[in-house]
Amino acid sequence: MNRKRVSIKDIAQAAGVSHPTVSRALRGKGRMSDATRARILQIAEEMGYTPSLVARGLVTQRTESVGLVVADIADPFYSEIIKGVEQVTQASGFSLFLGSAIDDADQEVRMVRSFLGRHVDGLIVSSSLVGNGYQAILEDVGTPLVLINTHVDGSQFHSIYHQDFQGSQQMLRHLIQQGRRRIAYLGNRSAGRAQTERKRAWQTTLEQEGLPTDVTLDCPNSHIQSGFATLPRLLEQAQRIWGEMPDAIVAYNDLVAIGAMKALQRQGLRVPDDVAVMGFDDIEVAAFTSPTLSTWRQPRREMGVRAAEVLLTLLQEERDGEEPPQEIAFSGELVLRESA
Amino acid sequence: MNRKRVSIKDIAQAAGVSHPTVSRALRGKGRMSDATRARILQIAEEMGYTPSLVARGLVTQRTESVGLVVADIADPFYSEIIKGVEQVTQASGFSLFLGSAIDDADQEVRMVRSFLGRHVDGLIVSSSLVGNGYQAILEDVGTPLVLINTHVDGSQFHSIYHQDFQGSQQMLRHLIQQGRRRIAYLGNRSAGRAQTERKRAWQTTLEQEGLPTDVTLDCPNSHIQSGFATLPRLLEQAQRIWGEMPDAIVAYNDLVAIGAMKALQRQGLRVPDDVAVMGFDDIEVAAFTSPTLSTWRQPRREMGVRAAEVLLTLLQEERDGEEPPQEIAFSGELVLRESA
DNA sequence: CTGTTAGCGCATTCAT
DNA sequence: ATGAATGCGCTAACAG
Repeated sequence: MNRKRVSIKDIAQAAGVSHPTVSRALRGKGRMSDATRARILQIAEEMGYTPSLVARGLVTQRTESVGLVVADIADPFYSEIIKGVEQVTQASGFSLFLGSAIDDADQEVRMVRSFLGRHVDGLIVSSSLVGNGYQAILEDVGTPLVLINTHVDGSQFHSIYHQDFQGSQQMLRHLIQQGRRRIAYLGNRSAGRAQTERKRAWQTTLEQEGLPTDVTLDCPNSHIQSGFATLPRLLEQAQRIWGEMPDAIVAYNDLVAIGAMKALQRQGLRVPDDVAVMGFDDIEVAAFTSPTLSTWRQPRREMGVRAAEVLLTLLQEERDGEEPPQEIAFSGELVLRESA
Repeated sequence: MNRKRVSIKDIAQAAGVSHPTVSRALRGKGRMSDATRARILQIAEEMGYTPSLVARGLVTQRTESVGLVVADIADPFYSEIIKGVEQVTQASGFSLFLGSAIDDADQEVRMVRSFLGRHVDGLIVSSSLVGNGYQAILEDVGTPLVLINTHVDGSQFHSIYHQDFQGSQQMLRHLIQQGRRRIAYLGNRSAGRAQTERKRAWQTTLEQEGLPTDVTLDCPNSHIQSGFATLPRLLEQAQRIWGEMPDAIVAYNDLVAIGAMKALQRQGLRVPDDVAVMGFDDIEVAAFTSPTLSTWRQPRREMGVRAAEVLLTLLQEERDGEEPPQEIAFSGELVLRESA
C-alpha cells in the first residue's frame, strides 16, 4: 500500500498540459477550452485525484479549518455546543479540530497554540479560563477568536454568552413566589463565568428579599456523582446554621441537580414537597427524571451555531478594517416541571 | 493585525546563520556548537516563533493528525469514545479532526475523504455504515484505519468492538432467572451492528428457552424521547399478540430505556414490580434514575483509548510489512440496580 | 487560452 | 559544524 498520491503534475503529464492548467481546470478559474477542461477533469477522476489541502494551505495561507476548545467533551452542555459548531463548519467545507482542556488554563493555551501551529483560520474557545489573555497570543498572527460563555472585562474578542444572571434570578423569583424561604445553593467550584453569575444571582436576589444566603457549597465539578456526594454536606451545613433543612436547592446545573435530587430521596426527603430542586441547562434527561426536573433552558446548540457563524463571517470579511468586537447575548426560558 | 508569522528564515537572518541551521537547532538534530544553538533558541523565543505544521507536513508527508468520525457527538456513548481518543492523541502531540455523520453513509464517506485531503496520518471511524467499503477508498493512499463497533465480514481493517451478543445474552439470562417470561425488545432502527447483535441475542436466547419473541419494535433513533414515544406502541403490540403486558423490556440502550421507563410509569405500571427494564451502556445517569437502571456496562472510554493506541502504534511501525488486521474484543459487565 | 517562473515554510540531501 | 541547493504540491503572478 502507501502508493504515491496523484498530484496535479501527474495529471498534467497524462493530459499533456502544464500543471497550472490542471490547477485552473480543477478549480474552474480562468477561461479555457471546454474540451481540455473536460479531458483534464476526466483524467483526474480516473486517476483518483484528491487535492492536497496541506499544499494548498501553505500557499494560500488559509486552511479552511477551525479549532474548537471546550472544557469537557462528555458534558452534555458542551456536546451540543460542539454539535452546533460542527454543523456549521461542515456545511461550509471547513474541517474542525477539537480539543479539551478540563479546568486547566495551561492546557487550554497549549491547545490553542497547537491549533495556531496548524494554521487554523479561526478559533472558538468555550468557557475560557484565559479570556483576554489571548490578546497577547493572537495579535502576532491575527487569527480571529470567538469566545463562548467567557467573562471578559472589556472584551477584545467577539463573544457569545448566555445571560446566566437573569436566568438564575428568574428561577429564584419563582421559588420565592412559591413560598420557599430557605434556599441553598449547590455550586461548582471548577466552572468560571457560569458559576460566578449564577451564584451572584442567587445571592443578590435572596438579599433583596431579606432571605438568608449563608448555606452554600461547591461541588468539585459538575458530574452527577458530585452533586450526589456533596449534597449531604450541604444539608449538614443547613442543619448547623439554620437548625433545619432547606426548603429549596438551586443547583449549578442539571447534572448536579439530578445527583442532589437522588441524594435527597435517599435521605427520605420528598421532592418537591419537602425540598424543591432546580437545575440549569435543560439537558435532554431533565424531562425524564423522577420527579421531572424544573430548570432553565439554555439554547446550547444555537449558541454553538452562532459562534461558528460569527467566526465564518469574520473570515469572509478579510479584515475589512477592525470591527469592534461584538457581544451576542442569548436568553433562555424557565422550564417548570415537577421538581419545583 | 495579521502580521506576518515569523519563519525560520527570519530567525536565521536575525541570528546571522542559514535557515537549515535554525531548523536543526530547533529540533535538536545533528550536533552543533552549544553557543549558536542557545543563541538561536533564544532568538526564536524572543521573536515568538511557532513552527508551521502545514509546511512541515508538506515536506515530511506526516501531519501528526488523526481524523475521527462518529455518528452523533451528543450521544453519551460517542462522547466517551471521543474523549478516549482525544486523550491519547493529545498526549502524543497529535491533533484531532472530528466529524459526525448521523446515519448517513454518504456523509460518512465525504467526511473521510475530506480528512484524507487534509493528509491525516490515520483514521478512526465508529459505527461505520461503510466498513470494508473503505478498502477501495484507502488503498491508493495507504492511510491506516481503525474501526470501532462496526461489523465486517473478514475485516480488512483493525477493529475494536464490544461483545454485544454476549452482554445482551447475559442480561436476558438474568431476566429469565428472575422469572420473567414475556420479554419484549425495544430497539433502534438506525443503529448498525449494535442493534443487530443485541436483538439477535434477545431472539436466540428466548428461543432456546421456548419463550415468545414476537413482541418487538424499533425506535427511529436512540434518544430518550424516542423510547418514551415508542413504548406505548410496544405495549399495544403485546396486548394484541399476547393479550397481556410484557413483564420485562430490554431496550437498545440506556437512553431508550430511560424513556421507556418514564412512559411505563406514566401508564401507571410499576418498575420493576410490574415490568422490569434493562438498558445497555451504563451511561452516568443510569445510576440516578428512579428506579436506578439495571444495565450492561460497556467500557466506552477505554474503547476510544484503545482505538487510538492501536492507530498510533500502526503509525509508529512505519509499514513494517502488513500485519494482518486484528480484532480487539471488549467485554463488559452486568450492572444490576433496581429496575431489573 | 495556456505555459513559464516563482514561492509558500520547512526538512533533507550534499558539500564544505 | 554549518551553508547551498532542492523539492514537498499547490496557487499566483506574468508572459506569450
